[in-house]
Amino acid sequence: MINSVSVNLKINPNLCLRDPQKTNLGQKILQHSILLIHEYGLEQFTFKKLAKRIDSTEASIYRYFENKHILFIYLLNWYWEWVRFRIELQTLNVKEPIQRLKTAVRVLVDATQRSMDTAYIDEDILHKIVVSEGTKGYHSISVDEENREGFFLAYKALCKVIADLVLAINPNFPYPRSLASMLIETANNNLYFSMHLPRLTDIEGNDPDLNKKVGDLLEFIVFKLADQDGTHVKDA
Amino acid sequence: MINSVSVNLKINPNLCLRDPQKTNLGQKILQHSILLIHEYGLEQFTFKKLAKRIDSTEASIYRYFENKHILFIYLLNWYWEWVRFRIELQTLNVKEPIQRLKTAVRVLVDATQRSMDTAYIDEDILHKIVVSEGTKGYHSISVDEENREGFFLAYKALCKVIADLVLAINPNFPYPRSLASMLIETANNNLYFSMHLPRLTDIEGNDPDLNKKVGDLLEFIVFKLADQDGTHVKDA
DNA sequence: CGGTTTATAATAGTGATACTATCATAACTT
DNA sequence: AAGTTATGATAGTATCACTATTATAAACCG
Repeated sequence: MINSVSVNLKINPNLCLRDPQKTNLGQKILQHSILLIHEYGLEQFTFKKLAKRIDSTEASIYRYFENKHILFIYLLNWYWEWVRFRIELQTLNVKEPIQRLKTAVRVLVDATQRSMDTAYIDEDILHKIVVSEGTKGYHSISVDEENREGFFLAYKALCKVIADLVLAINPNFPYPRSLASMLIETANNNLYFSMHLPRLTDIEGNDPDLNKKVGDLLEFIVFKLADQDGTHVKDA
Repeated sequence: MINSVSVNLKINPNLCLRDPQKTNLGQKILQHSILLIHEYGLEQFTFKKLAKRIDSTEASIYRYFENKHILFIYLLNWYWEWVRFRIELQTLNVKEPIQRLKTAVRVLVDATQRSMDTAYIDEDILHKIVVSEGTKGYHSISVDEENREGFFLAYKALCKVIADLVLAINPNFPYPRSLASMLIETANNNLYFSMHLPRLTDIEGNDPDLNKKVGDLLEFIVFKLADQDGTHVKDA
């Protein structure tokens, strides 16, 4: 069994002025920006606070990232690439399309399975900030421009992987991409709602199996929608 | 046929320091905050710009709303109440549960049907800012506190209305609230994605029938998931 | 090894933002 | 007519988002 693989995720180089994965300061920026965004929320998180936390200066951080919005999109890309990597890793030896899709859906809600060797990224906390604030990355007045620069390629690639898994079990499914993005967003929303706005979901926030329950929900959705004849329900 | 009804929507009074619907300045704040958020985006929108636009002062606006985040939540509440009002109005004389749910789902994507007499609210633009930035209202570090103050009651009420319509066609459906919130979010996301991140949806952004197409998607989702025997597909 | 890029730190500064406070005046109330 | 309340005018503060400059330390190169 593979526990951990040392692979650096490729992030769109336009997202940073200098590659943060390659230097000590850069890694500290990534590591502590995740922790501080989790701690303060994206709005209250500032480069000044980050500089103070890592014993550096605002000016030094600005040499890596244009501003906090771009840094945040960088983190989102890291997350999307990481999810896609894990889906591909875990479906590698699975032949059965239904089982492949099930595996993918489980990866969407579970950030606990360590599969990478990046000591400076806490995937669990990163997952939490994606759940709580992820949508802010692509809901901005500058989406179109940022999209042109390829800032959301990783999201689209992840979406395509899931859409293709759906098409593998039902080539005639009319909405593969909408279903894929809906699964991703629904995973995050139900995790978030269960913790903060419980009347917007049927998942219980204090359930120790929270992630599994949201996974069950996603499985229910994807197979009820995409399955041609409903045989999936019977198999384990 | 009812074209327009004069009803003031009830918004949680904790959201404002002074009721903006009751005064001329308040109405101008509501009217032009919608236009300016649409124009600049929520991040770039400031009370200073708003004050300048309506020929008033920052201090005066602060007498109505604590800050722009609360003002934004006020607008979201207005939107949610307005959608719920329209669902209830339009399903009033519809008996058939399947038809009732279809009607509700159509309301979620269509802001063009004028049904209220509030000259100072441009529902169409309000709908656009909800689609582009709505999630920011409830994704913040202070959700829990704001939730305790009832800032999201209107969203929950809307969610309940839809969940109940789902239960009316299938009392055994296991995820009524998750489905309801998913429909609302999926409506907004697919409208947004089709315009800005087209690879995340199957809906074409330049389609003149964009809203109808997203409505079709929602109908497909809700009936495939909730319907017990699949009879819905045959009827018009 | 010495010299030269290159990265970081230290510091300062600018304009905008998000407020808060005070006072004057206009408008509505009784 | 007097008193209450809403608004306008103005000023001020702390923080934010960024830019610029110079000094120093580290890495890299012939």
